Amino acid sequence: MTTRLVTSALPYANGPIHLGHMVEHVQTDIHVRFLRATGDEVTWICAADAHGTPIEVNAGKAGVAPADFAERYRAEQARTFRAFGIGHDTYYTTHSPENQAWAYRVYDALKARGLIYKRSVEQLYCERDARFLPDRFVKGTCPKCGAEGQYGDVCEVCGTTYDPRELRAPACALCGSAPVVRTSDHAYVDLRRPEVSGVVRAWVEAEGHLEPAVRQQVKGWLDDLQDWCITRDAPYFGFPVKDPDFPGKFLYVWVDAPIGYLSSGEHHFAAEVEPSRRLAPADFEARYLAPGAPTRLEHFIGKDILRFHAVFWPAMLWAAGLKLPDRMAVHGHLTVNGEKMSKSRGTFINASTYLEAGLDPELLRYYFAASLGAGVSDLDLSLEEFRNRINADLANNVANLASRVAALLLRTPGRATTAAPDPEVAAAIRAALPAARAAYHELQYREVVRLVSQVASVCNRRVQETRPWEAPDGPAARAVLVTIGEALCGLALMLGPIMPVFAGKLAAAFGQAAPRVWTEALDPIDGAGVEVATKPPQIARLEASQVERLVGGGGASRSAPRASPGEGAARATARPAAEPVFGVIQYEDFARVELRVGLVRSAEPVPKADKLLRLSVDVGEPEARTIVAGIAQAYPDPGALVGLRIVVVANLAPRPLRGITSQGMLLAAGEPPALRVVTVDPGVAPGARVK
RNA sequence: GGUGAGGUAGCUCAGUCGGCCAGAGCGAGGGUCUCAUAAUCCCUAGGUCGGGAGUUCGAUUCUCCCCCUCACCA
Repeated sequence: MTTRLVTSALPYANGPIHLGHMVEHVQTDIHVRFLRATGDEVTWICAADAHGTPIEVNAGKAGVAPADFAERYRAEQARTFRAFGIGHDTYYTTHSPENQAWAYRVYDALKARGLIYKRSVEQLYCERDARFLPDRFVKGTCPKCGAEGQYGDVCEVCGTTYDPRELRAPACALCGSAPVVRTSDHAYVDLRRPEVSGVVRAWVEAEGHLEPAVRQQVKGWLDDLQDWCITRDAPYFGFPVKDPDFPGKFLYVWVDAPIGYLSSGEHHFAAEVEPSRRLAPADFEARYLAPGAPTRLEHFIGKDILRFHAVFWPAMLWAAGLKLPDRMAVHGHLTVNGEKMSKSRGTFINASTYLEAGLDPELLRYYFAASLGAGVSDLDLSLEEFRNRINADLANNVANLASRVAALLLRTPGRATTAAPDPEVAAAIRAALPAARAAYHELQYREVVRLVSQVASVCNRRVQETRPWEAPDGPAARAVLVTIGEALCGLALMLGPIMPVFAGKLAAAFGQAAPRVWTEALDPIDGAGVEVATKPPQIARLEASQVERLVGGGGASRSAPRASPGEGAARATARPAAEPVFGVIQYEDFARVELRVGLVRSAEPVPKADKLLRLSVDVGEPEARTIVAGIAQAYPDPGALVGLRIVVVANLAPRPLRGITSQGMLLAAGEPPALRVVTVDPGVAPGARVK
């Protein structure tokens, strides 16, 4: 049993969670769930990154205090994560008294070691806004190619990077006035001092901390270390520097953001866990953070913030007298259909959009897992690939296997056992479990998913070869079915970290109610047999139209290009989203939906579908429309619907359901079975437009 | 421009410390069973392993040069 403190990068409290964030948190969540399944004691720390210029500026625009602005997004982010089954143990904030104390402690430690020095810096300053302008708050003409409207750090047209002072015709992005150059004294950390660089280099080069490819990258940086500026000028949302050498300065957000890992952990153990497990800050530090503490510290981050975590962070920890991380897992970025997520292309997908599309979060978790290896390569969400994987791997292979085996086992009720397990199935699952364990430890989720498919394929093949449906009660059939049932419980164990809900139901369906501890010695074919307790969980095949709802939205996505500039290199721990107000649509978006009153002429169940009703609805057209709706459970007597005036989405693309083409959709409220269709007053004629 | 990582079947990837016919899954084409969500199972597709040169008996795997992609940096 190993005790671990695991972290994910802190999302910037400047916008909602998008699918890019989700990759990292799914990756971490799987890691944590797997380790817990094997018996480890894991605490997963996360928080919202609340400081920095963008939040300060955007809060000002919104007319609220920065802390309130950040808190609003923090709460929303936490809700979103929960909806995806992301189980952080805490989702605190960097704008906390604990974090302030920790930040000062780290600053003081750096100071005490003589690592902080003063340097005068020239920067652009806006006299109207009375502030220094971070790179992303300056716009001007690229000095190289002449492109206009470029930010102060990089030209997006020709790719040149430069100093904001080189920009031609610079203008403040906030007020448009021309900035001036001013100097200001800032605190720098001397990273080139051998005692610091030596510690960092040793940490980087040690085995196990970084992937080899990542290590190479970081070693390149170490050969040319730049000192690090850790202060910012007012106005700023952050912790004021107490050092009299730097009056009026604030700590740069990137100083206190990773420190948020420590302070959020401290807060968690001091205030959030059950009383018997509470730890005073000193005990938390001794148990988890002190050098030699019997705990592993593991960070999950995106490759964009590697420098902060692999160079600056170890230096900070070392200076503060704390242990250095035991592992830094670095993942790539998410692309959508092969391209960077882009708002203008409609491929920027917020997590809430995924939920609103009616897609099961576990499907996305599975897809991410199927795409994730240990390396930093980018991960593409191809909508077609997503649909293929779900349909082929989950619906057709695994879920259908469970379904067919359960159906055959149910021919004879009660617990089924066999004295002669099918050797091929037994060998497959017995080999797969330890291989999956190893793959999980190496963060090779791709491999885990591959192993699951492989075992399920062997099972399906054995069913095909042994034809148990011909004599389902015979010993030969039982042997195959029972072995596969046990193998499915093993697969549930393998899939558990990735799809906890599905896996739980799968194991339960075959009679394994309590989750097993995934020990090395665990034998899935242990002769305990299986008992089909419930119908195995189903995975509905995805239609193209369902996944396409993720992108493009309802067209008209030509909103203002950017509501708020980011802070250049000051970007927060995880890439900030900077979505203005999600979920708000324009009138044109609404107007695209044609709602009409429909009179229900007839209603009848759809054969072999326990959720569907087939309605014939008069919407004022020459012929009544056929509409298939998933409301059967709410209306056991379909006849009750006849004569009702309901609301129909009249311009929805027709879609086949169970072989019947549904020519529209009806509106209903609530969740089945307490669901009711939306009706209107009998005084309104069929076909009337609902506006 | 510098540094780092990559470029293997339509797609996503595995692999070779140099050597029997370079693999898997998905997709595609053909066939099949009927227990199961028109799911399963079987067969097939043949990719100059980015381009060129070199080392070698032999390179996709080693060396050099070039091209392209991505990231970070100046």
